[in-house]
Amino acid sequence: MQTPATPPEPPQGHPIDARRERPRDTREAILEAALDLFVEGGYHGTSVPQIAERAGIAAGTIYRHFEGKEALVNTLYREQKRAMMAATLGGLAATPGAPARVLFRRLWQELAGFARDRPRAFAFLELHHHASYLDAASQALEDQLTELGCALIAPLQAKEELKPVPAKLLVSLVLGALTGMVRAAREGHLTLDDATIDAAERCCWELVRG
Amino acid sequence: MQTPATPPEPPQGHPIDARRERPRDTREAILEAALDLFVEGGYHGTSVPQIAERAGIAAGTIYRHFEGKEALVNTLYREQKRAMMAATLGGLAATPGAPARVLFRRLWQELAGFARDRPRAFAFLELHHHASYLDAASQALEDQLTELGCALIAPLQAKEELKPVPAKLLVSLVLGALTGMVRAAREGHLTLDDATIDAAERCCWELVRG
Amino acid sequence: MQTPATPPEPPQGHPIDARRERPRDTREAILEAALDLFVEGGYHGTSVPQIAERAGIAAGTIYRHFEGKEALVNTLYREQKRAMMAATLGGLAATPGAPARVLFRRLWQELAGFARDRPRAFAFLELHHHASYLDAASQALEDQLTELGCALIAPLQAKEELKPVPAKLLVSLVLGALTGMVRAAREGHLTLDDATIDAAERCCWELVRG
Amino acid sequence: MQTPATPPEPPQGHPIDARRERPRDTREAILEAALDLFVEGGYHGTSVPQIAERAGIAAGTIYRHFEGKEALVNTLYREQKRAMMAATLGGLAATPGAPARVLFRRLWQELAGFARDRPRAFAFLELHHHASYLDAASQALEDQLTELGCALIAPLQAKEELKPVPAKLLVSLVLGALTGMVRAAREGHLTLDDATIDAAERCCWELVRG
DNA sequence: AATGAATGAGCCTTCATTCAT
DNA sequence: AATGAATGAAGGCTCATTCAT
Repeated sequence: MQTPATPPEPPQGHPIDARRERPRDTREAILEAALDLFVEGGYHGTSVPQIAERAGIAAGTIYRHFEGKEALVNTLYREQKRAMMAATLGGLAATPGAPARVLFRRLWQELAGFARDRPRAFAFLELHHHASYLDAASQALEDQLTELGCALIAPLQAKEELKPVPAKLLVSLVLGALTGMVRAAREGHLTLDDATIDAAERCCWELVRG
Repeated sequence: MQTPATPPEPPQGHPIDARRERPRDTREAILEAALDLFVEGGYHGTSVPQIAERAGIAAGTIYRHFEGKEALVNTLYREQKRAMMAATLGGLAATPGAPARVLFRRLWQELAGFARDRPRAFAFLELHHHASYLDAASQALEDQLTELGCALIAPLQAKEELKPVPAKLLVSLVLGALTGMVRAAREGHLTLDDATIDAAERCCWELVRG
Repeated sequence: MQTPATPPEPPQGHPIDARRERPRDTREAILEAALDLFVEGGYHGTSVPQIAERAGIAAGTIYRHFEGKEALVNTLYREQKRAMMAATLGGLAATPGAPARVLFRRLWQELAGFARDRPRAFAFLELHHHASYLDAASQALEDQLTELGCALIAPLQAKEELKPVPAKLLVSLVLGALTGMVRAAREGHLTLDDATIDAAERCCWELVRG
Repeated sequence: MQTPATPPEPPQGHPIDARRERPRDTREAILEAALDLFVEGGYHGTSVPQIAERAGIAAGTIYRHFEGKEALVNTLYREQKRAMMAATLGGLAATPGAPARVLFRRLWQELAGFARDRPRAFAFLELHHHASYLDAASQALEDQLTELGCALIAPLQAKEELKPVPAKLLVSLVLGALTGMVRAAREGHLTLDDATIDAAERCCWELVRG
């Protein structure tokens, strides 16, 4: 029933053509290693040499691909954030003008699917939310998901399909609930399977329904 | 309508007797400064000299009060976690055997009140959840809130006052929603006033009601 | 056969009269603790707080009795050096104009006795020989033993009772041999009993005899 | 008459091929500087930045070549100890089954020659004997010289070529005498020339001869 | 492009010393 | 005299970054 629109990590897809294979791989390996380590130890708790070691390259090499550590997190942040937004929007685009119930379900499924399939990406985005080392470009993406939610909600509230509370509050509650579920799964208290995701979705629908 | 059982930070309560005022104040100043800075920059992003400067003391002084930086975060974590638990339990103790609706409201109000009155404490606990530098004693406190929630839920589910989904899922969703609201307030998207807390509470009651 | 002119450590002898007991005891306790610790860890490897702790007093108290750490080592050095010189000279004074064989034996017994009875003092003096933190007054005492030896030797060489090699060489060899024996005992390779001291004395007599 | 089997310090021997010259030189420069400074100020009295400055490198660089300060002393200790043992054994290997007189002379000459040619190495080994920061591997080498001496002595005592006193005592006395001579030379009381070494050797032969 | 030795600023911590009590 | 909290200068070590190869 799930639509695993988001492929499991790492989606790097071995290039069939070996053209410029090394550079691409190196860059990817760095981002991959950084994702792991930033999730485990945070930005300040992860050193560039550590990233290099995990990526299987020399420390200096990182500076051929990124201007520095800060540029690296920002690149990672933007890539992952865009991936999450793409997954979400992909789900929505398929159903313009659908009723709230359907829209909500779709959104929930997409986001939960993303969290299940790319848990490190989800954790990374959550952990680095509003961090001081994110630059302007990254910050511009920060609340995009909330804003998307708000934009979707307004017309549905007008139609009384959703509760008449401030849109931002509704979105915060729902995204917060989703995050709570994912975190519980990450810590081993839940399994993020279809049954759980579905049950959670039904609960949260009650939260928002008009 | 709110019961601000939790006093605004810092609740240090000037000692009536000025005897040995310095040591207590110094320790408190360190914890205070550390709370601020750990919330702003995280554990690894905050240096001991920074904490000392903010506390208005010399760097070496911190080591007269704490064994090291790690002992400092752990002390802070435990103190704040206990304060939050105390606030929560205090609210519950007043109403043994109350119906789910009342219990839920109480719990929500207490937690939201704590988050509103001591935003840094709430943010600190959220940020340092399951961090690698927390020791065994701190980790023992980590999921106490979730466990408390689960313990409360089971009997109420049996009475069909709450939805028949796994207790841990229900708790994760609700605590997640609360956290989402608080975070949105922290980022300026909402104001954490009584009206907002109340509206959110009514929404989330729908989430859990049977 | 041994003349234990030097009492075993610590010779502090609980004073029967309690007159000014504390100050004297405190000073003595500091010197005692410092002797232990300097032998174990060296000057730079021993901290003032460590000394205070071992002496059972507060760190600040040390500065009421000594100007600083350096003054403390120097005081200790001079006291112990004088004690060793006193023991040595005491032995010699009893026999003016004795034959070389007797003189040598006396000297050896006294020094070995001192090393056996006050091993920490001997080790301390050996370890801190010509150290950079010893001041002029201490350095003035440094080679006093060697000089004493040289002064004794010259007339005996003239009488052909001792080997006609440079006095300083002879003294260095003998004192070095003694030190070698004591060190071996300290490390558990020997026992510094009368038999060993005696046997060593006879060997070293051959070294010096004319 | 002396066999300067041990080359004067530093024996690093400019590499004929300049390939990768830097790393080797850096490591050597660190060891060289550390040898100097440890002899002058002891282990705890010498700081890593001091070593770096004397070696003409940045402080951080030391950690690319050694795990830490302790690893550095241990490496130094082992290298120098092995060098001394090699010099000693080299002298002995040339004369299997020689009479005691010859063996003794050879041993003495080799050790005195080492002390004369590499005074800092000799002083370093003497100063760091049985220090608490030496690890198990270093400690295993500590008493090797004494043990070698004991092994040589036993058969010669059986043939009554040496005095019938405990082997360890005899060795301690002789090595101690040698050390005494070297120390006197270091302090300017003697010159460590062939005449002095020879005279001392003849004296000490009397000490050991049967 | 990649390497990895080198750098030097900065981090956590300890220490000798001072001083109000 | 004694205390012990406070200080701030180092100390050992790590890290982001550079650059010659």
